[in-house]
Amino acid sequence: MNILTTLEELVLSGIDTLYSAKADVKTIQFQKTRKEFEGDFTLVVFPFLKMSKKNPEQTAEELGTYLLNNNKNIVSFNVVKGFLNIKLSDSYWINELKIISTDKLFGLKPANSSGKSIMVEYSSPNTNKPLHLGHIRNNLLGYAVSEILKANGHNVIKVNLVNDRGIHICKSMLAWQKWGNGATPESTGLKGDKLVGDYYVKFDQEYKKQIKELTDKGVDEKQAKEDAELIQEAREMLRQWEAGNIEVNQLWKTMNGWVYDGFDVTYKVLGVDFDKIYYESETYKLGKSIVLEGLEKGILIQKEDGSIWADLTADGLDQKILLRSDGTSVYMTQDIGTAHQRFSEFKLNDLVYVVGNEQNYHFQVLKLVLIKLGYNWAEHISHLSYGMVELPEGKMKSREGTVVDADDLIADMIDTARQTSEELGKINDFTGDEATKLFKMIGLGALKYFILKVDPKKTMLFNPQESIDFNGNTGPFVQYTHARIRSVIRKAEEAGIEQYIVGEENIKLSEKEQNLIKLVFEYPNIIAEAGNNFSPAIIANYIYELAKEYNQFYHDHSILKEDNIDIQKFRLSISTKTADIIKSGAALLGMEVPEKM
RNA sequence: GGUCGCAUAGCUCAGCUGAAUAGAGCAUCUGCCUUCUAAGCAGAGGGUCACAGGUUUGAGUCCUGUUGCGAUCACCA
Repeated sequence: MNILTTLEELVLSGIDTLYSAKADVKTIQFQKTRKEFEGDFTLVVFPFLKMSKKNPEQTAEELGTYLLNNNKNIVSFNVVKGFLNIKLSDSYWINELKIISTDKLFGLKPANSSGKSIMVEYSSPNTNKPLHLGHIRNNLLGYAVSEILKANGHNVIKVNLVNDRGIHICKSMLAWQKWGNGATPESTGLKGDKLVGDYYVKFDQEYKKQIKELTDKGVDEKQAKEDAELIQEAREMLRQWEAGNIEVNQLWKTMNGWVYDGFDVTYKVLGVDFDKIYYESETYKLGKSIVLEGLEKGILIQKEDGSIWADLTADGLDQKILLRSDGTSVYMTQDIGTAHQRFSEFKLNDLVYVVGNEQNYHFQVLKLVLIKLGYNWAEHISHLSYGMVELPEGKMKSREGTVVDADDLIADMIDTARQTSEELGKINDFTGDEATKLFKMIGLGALKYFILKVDPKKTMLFNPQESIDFNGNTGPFVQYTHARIRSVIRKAEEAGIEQYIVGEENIKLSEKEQNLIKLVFEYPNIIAEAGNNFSPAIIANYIYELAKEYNQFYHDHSILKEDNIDIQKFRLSISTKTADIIKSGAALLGMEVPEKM
């Protein structure tokens, strides 16, 4: 049984014995003992004063004595004001370490052990332009959250809903037709998504010119935006697409194909993947029948022009259109349909949408409408709403050319990793392939950690001028610590030193050793907490703390040169475990860690 | 205007269900490589936790209000 559970039960029985009172488990608060005091766990005794009818110190003293007498793992306690600090024996911790020492999956729940299936939708790009830094945050979050949910024993289905249809892609298509001269990724050497994105920009430039021509003639701006020939043509193209025009469809397929080839490259470098890819062109008509059914049941309302709405004013929201007067769908309609389809097709317990916080309202409405329509599963929809990535001058604007391109950023990171590694002379004995692999690992590690260490829901700032750090609270720091440990372990193996185990229960642990071993045992809780909160940041901050703690231990103690063989084996063992956890935690963030760096 | 979110060191960020003197990193300054990887370790300075009330034995954390910033409220997605 978990030591904290044991202690909790002991506190309950202690209160019963000492004060003839029944305490609620929820009032028992064990927390980590602060560094400045001696102890492993601290019980806050204030909640029990009413039962003991004594002052905090006395109550803590009595409870401490009770605990000490009733659990052999407790070696001592001390009382500071209303805080009871409890210290467990070194041998307890060492024994615990032994138990997990050969368990490579320590902290992770067995695959599918929870019996729950959770679908995570993420990425969901538009196909008219390349991915940028904002998409990177989405992709890294979606992937990491999926991995964390798996580590919590859930069956996870990662899906991507590609927005492959609509006016935006028609703009690129039209511009390509007009000004492309048959350009292809092959003929230009451009990545497919970049090529298509260039024509999207071209469209916007030409469109603006037309608007200006009109406004110069005295047309007001709003009207000019409507009247401009290009936008008319783009809309006509969308109509033809919907009508199934063969030529338009052919072009659409071709250009989307280029984009997918480009995306695949970016996804592969980022290391994200999907179990299923949905395309809006195949799902955009879903949901219509559900809406009509809702109308029949009187849950939804129809206006005079025939449009169908959900009236959410009673819930403090507005009215929301679900079917236009011409009977066509809006985005919300599709989401209603796809959610329904997914829950029935995959027997989902939960459905998580990784989508930016600009769509908070959308998901609030989606859930509410589904609940009103009577779907019980709607309660199990959640929106992992993440904050925007901003630049020092504010939001990224594609029109102002301030977007940070995903591929460029990744390439920069890898290049910085190369430069830094060369300067530090770290790769002198690496083969070319090994070095290339390492640069990629470090560059991406820096980027991923930088993004994921921030609480998802918060807006984060990225300053392109100050490239992402490689020192301090960073991915490379964590990677370095892993490499450092592995290096010691390799040397131990070469020297034929046994890692495990027997006999070292009686050694005395130093403060650094105690701190490290305690931190190691927090890993399972960290995974659970990260899963409950959909927060990779919790994992990131933990593995940083662990790496930092290890480096202190490493600095103060020698391992291979330690004379006492029991101490040496213990240190080797705790080192191995630390490396395992760093590797495991990093993997949950989609980060790889090197054996050498 | 309505709704929602955010505000912690010069900068970037931690701070889980309230609890001890609010923590890291970067930047600045100072030490530590003939010793298992110095992408490391140690130390110094740096805070009215936006502001004002309230609840509580106890508030950065909960409630109310104010200010500032952001998002959103389309027959857009």
